[in-house]
Amino acid sequence: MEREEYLQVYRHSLAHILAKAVIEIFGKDKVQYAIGPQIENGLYYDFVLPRTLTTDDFKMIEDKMHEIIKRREPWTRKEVSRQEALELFRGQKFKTELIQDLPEDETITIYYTGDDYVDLCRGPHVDNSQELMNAAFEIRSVSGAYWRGDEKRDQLQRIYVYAFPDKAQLKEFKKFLKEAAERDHKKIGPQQELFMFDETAPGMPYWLPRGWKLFNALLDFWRGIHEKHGYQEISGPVLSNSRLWQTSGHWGHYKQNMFIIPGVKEDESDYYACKPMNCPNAILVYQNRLRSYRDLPFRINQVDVIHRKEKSGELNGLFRVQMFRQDDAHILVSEEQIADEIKDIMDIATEIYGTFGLTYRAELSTRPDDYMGDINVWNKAEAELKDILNDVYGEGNYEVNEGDGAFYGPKIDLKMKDALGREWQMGTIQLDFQLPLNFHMKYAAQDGSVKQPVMIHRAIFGSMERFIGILIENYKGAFPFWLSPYQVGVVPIRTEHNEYAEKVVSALREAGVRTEVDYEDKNMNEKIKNFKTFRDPYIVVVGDKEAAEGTVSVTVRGQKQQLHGVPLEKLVEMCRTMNREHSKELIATAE
RNA sequence: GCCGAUGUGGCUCAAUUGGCAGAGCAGCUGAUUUGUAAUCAGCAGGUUAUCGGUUCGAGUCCGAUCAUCGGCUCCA
Repeated sequence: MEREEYLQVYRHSLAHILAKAVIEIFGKDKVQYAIGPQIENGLYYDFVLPRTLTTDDFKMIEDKMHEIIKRREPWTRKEVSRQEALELFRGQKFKTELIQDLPEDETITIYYTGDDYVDLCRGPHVDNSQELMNAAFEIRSVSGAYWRGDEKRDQLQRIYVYAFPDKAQLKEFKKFLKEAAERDHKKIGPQQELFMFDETAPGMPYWLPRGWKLFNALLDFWRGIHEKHGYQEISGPVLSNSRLWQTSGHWGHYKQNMFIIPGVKEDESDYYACKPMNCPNAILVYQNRLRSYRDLPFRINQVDVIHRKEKSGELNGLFRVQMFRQDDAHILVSEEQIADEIKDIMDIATEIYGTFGLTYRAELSTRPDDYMGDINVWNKAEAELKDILNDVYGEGNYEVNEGDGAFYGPKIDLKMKDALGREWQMGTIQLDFQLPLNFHMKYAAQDGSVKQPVMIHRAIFGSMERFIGILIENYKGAFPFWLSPYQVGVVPIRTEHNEYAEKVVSALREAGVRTEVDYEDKNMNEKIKNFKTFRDPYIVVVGDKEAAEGTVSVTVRGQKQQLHGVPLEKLVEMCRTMNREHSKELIATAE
């Protein structure tokens, strides 16, 4: 914690140095400076400048910052009245706005760095610039940002700076960045022929043969678990008439994110739209016949393609696409069943995330001001969600975002950490009191009355596409055996060994092992090289010796020493075991 | 949508101040018959993202469009 505080103080102090440097470079009356907080790995400061900064300016700004630090100027804190503050920052529109927005009784503090630079700030800061002498920093980038995050207000230039207490830590961090760049799924994906994009369908991935194998392996695993938990899978239309979206409320609230297809008639009643969500499908299936309390919980899962139109500039590889598949499920329950059902979903999440060795944590978002429905139902639901989270994680071990829930119900978000410690929003579990109302959903209760079910929306992966993107980066393209596009690559040394290789291939394929083989008349090294670039977990070499003995030689990915003389049946068994157990590690010995 | 950057064979990259678009890998053909990450030789592959402009001449300069990347906003 001490280190954290230290980081904050000097990063924040460096933000002042950055602003001072920029002002000295461009001139005091030419610069409007806004805010400069410390962030993870460094800091940023927002400005309006007389011209656009380029990467060529970075060095100059960095040099100026070093120069300012070397002046060893004292920092002085001062309390001022609102009037004094407004006077001091006259002409600075953003600072003026900040001051005006401060509560009446708030003590306004300012910090001087030297006697020519002053910033509105709560502090704390270093006492003298010389404390920053050892700080290692580097301008990372400059980008556009909106004043107060509002796209309707001024666009500012934001200067991002990486900053660490010393050179060693900055170096360490840059190593991390390099490592992350090497794992970039946008690079590895096309390299390993998993997916591609074409300009004619921005943000809509093409799954290539190898990628589709991985995709289906992941889906099979997911299906198996849901089958066990009593889910029934469906598939519904991608296109539906606007009437459906009117009822669901999407036409009113989500239209700008939907791909819409005009009908023959000009009239909107003849318009069709690609579904951005699956919920209405599940609802219509529920309503296909009369339901009773005996049908609940009614669990429907589906992985249909959905489309969401995004503003240009928001797309990002598989992480943010316009066409994707959620590992979606909708569950209709009675109010009494909510708790047990959520608990069951958490069990599914634990099982699934655990298989990948990924840790995750949960966040609860509670009732917003503009909630709909009965406050008692909300209170009960939130209390139950908290009980479950307390039970699973222990009290205080999950975050609560008060008022951050959807207007139709509270939600639990599941966030996951990858191999590099980066966190991703993955699964979500949302209670929904609204859609059942809109669609007039009902069930016959035990006492003969007609009641309205509660709907639970949930996804564990979030989206298949994004999740696979994360997996690629997490594993750096070297997937666990059960997920690998091809699990075994077979290399006959010469064409005369093709016959025996065929036997090996069919034995593996019969056991459900995804196997590829290179029968070409070429150098065996070349065949091995190909399979290695695709990161096949096992490369199996067969020649005279193996054919005579009925064995194989196995090269295990990531291991120098080969396994020689492995009986074919043994290889098949090893593969079967890893597939059955969804093993995290490769079996690296034939013992 | 906004700010900024980028776009040259399938991939990775070259191409002085505007002056004949080039290489390695991959591909194809032939030779080699190989025991664990690159055998040798030859051939083919381009309207330099698209459209327009300036110029005797544009990959290079200017404009527009599209796509991608880093951010902002939004989000699974």
